[in-house]
Amino acid sequence: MGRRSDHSRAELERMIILEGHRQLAEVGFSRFSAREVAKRIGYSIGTLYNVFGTLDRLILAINTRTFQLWADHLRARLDSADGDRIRTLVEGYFSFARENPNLWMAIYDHRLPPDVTIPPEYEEERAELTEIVTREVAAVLPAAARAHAPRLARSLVATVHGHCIFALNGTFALMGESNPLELALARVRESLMPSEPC
Amino acid sequence: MGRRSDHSRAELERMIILEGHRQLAEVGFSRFSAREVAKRIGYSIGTLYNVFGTLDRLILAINTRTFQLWADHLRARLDSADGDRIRTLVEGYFSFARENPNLWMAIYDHRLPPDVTIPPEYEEERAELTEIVTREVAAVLPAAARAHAPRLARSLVATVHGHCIFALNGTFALMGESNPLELALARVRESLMPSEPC
DNA sequence: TAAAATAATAGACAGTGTTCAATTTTATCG
DNA sequence: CGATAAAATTGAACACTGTCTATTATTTTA
Repeated sequence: MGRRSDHSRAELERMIILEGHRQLAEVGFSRFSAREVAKRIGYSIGTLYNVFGTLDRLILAINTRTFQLWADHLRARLDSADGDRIRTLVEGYFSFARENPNLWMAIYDHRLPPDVTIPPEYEEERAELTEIVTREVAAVLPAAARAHAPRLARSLVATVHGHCIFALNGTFALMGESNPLELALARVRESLMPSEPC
Repeated sequence: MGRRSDHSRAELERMIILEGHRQLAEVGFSRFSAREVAKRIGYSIGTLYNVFGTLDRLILAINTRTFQLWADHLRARLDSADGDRIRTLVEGYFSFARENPNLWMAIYDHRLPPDVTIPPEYEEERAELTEIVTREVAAVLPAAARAHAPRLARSLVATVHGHCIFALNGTFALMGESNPLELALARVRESLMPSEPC
């Protein structure tokens, strides 16, 4: 068979990513099946492999879309934020993860083999998220410390991430912790104003 | 066939866990195979399922062993520590993960289905790690704040964990961060002495 | 219209976790 | 010792998975 009259190649790629995204959100990373995705969009498994070459590259594409939605989520919340933009950021990190647990965890579940490299355009999409945080961190830092904003931002993302993971995977529940978000926010606040004025 | 003369049931269970641990360390979570474990110890796949019932419970047992080794790792380092026990703790967290990346990541790769519950004796083993941290945090905290040690310890574990994950999964490398350990330690220090004396 | 390029298929292969009836070994007891 | 009950072990069968590839169908181009 050849090209179907009603789908260009780019449209097909987009269909696969969207359906894959839907699947991943529904069943989670460990139960994700490329065959099932193919079936649901009415194509055969072979076509899927013709388009993406390998499962890793398909998941890479799907996860990059999750990053985009995540960045959108943060931007939307910042746009309608009251004064406390740092809290908004931390809450946005948590709420996206909580509202899309399977998609969010899949980002970190997917460990790609050493021979597979992530396409540069994907890397840029993913970097957006850190840049959003860096901007807000820089804005809240005293002018003298502003040069350290990028490094501090990276560290704060890691800090919030650690709290968010423990919240979602049950570690905090096991430890008896009931409010991971406030815990994360407290750590971020400490780092953003290291010495209280006396 | 019946009981083999040279292995009691408990010994067999231990054999499976040890060989599974070896396998997991070698090939990582995603390529782990119960069949391969059975083959390597000279038993059939059926026996493995008779002993552990399900793959989830086998991995639970293997990962619990990793927790034990991790706690041992931390205790050994603390026993031969110079004055800076907090640094020792953070370095111990990182070094275990770096020396056993597959085993360490498998702990967090394994998301058990909601119908499977973790055996209480496993939970206790895993709690050891947090208790070690809590003790050290309490020791370094001013007496007035000592009551908050457990909660702060949970939070600091999450903080270090976030940095450690980003170090191992390549996120920090992508961000251009070359020294995740010092970054984590800086965050921990800030939280342990929130207001510098003026 | 003929030839070349592209798109799509589905069967084959080697794996996986899981189940379970059949079989073999061990333990027990008269 | 020998028969029987209990326990342990097996491996084939099942329904999946990702991946590859020869074949077929459709479009595009010459």
